[in-house]
Amino acid sequence: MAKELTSRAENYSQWYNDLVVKADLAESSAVRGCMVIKPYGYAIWEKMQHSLDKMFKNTGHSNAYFPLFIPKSFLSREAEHVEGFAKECAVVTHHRLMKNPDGSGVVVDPSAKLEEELIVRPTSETIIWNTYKNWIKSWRDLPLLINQWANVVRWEMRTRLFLRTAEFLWQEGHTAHATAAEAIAESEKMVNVYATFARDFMAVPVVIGHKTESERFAGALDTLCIEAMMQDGKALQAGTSHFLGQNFAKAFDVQYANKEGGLEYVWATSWGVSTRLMGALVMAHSDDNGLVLPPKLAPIHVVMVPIFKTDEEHKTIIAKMDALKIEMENKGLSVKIDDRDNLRPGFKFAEWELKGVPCRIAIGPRDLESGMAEVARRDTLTKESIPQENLADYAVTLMDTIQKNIYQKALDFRAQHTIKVDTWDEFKEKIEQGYFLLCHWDGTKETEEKIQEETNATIRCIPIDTFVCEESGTCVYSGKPSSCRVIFAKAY
RNA sequence: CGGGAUGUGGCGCAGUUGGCUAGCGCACUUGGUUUGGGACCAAGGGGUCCUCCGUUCGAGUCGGAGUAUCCCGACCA
Repeated sequence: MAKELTSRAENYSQWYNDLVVKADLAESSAVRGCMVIKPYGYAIWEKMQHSLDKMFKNTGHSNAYFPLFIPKSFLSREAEHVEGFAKECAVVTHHRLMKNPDGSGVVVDPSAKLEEELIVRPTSETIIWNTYKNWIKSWRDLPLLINQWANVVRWEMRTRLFLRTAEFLWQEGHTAHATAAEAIAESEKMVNVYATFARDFMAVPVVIGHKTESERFAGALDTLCIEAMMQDGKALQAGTSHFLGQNFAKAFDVQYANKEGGLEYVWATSWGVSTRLMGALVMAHSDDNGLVLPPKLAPIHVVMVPIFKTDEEHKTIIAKMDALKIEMENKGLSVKIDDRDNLRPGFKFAEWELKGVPCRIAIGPRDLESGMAEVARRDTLTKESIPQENLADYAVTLMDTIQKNIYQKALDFRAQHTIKVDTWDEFKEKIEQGYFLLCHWDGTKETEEKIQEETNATIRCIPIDTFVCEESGTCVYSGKPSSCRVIFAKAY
């Protein structure tokens, strides 16, 4: 089954879609561009949510919830913002259906037309800032640090499971601050939270950087992002953190009384990551046998497969596994015993590999004799014989080893696929092979557009810490002077 | 929204120049034998062939329109 993944897939995109479906993460729904997240996939998302949520709380944020519907007039208050989202909004125009007069099904009741149309939120800045207006009066109310877990709708032209669906799940943080410096610090803090999460939980190395003006969030003064490299060398924007200046405060008239008694507009940030992270997880680590999950996000850490011929053997092995399971669970592992009696061991091995379970333990008659167990690692596909009494401790350490190993693998891969390029010919050649290209850029929109037209590559970001980029040189396209390298890549 | 491909049991597919009761593999059900890397035998169940219109004695097959999905662009978290 797993082997079909690559043989039938003509390219990486199809391989990805196949993998998502076969590994039981998600599937297309009856609604165009939407997806059904299946229980196994959702379990991974929940793990992401819990880890992120903890990080948000640790940085002083609280959760709240705001409405799904946004009055059309709200969206138009901030000019750039509405322009950025206008083309992809779902609009509610009526609130009632009625029986079709001709007797066939139902139709929209024309008398139930809404006075003002409602927009299904593509992001919540407007409705949140309309609320903040009432929450913020004094400098004592600041900073206001709120996060919301929600679904949003963006009517995209083209969709792909997890990467770009019409409806997706995400979190969006919206904060208000007394000064620009505080807001900028907040947006930097949160992009670092995302980078830490990607590194420590997803085992995906990311580049932190600034977006160029043309890639900036609609309504932001600055957009920080994390960019991850997938196994085909393409980039995936995995999270963003925006410094919104006073744009929304002015549009929604959010002012506070400062210590001196004067009125000032507040400074804003917003930041978010979405179920797209699931896509990043799949594309960063998976191989032809299926998913490879980092232990920190795996719903199941250890799966145990019994091998037996007789009822008696079965009973003994399951008893042994039950005891092991309890021992491992006490050490914080999530353990599953696959006791299905209609499937052979080989089938189960393949199936759990497809689902990316980090560690598999098989115990059979041979092991009963010897007191050992066969332990297989998902990341390296290697097997080892381990004494049963050491299994629990071994599994605990193994989780750590695997987590580190797949991160290192991804990091090495990125290092091998990131190069400095200084000539246009080399740029055109390497960009087709799937690389992050560190290049000089003259800083103009025109050059950025021309390069995209000719090669389909975009500036993913102006990197901050990851690479040493501050050096003088000349633009790879125009030859004009430049003081810093940026990352060019093809992106999802 | 442009370009391309594809719609046939749950999944993956075949179906010839239009022809007779629409097939195959997987999955499913029952019984048996199996079980250390995707088992085997036997017997079963399951189809408005995407929709509508047309051509024809006869349409899964030909024509038209619609629709959905996927891929490639443009757009995007």
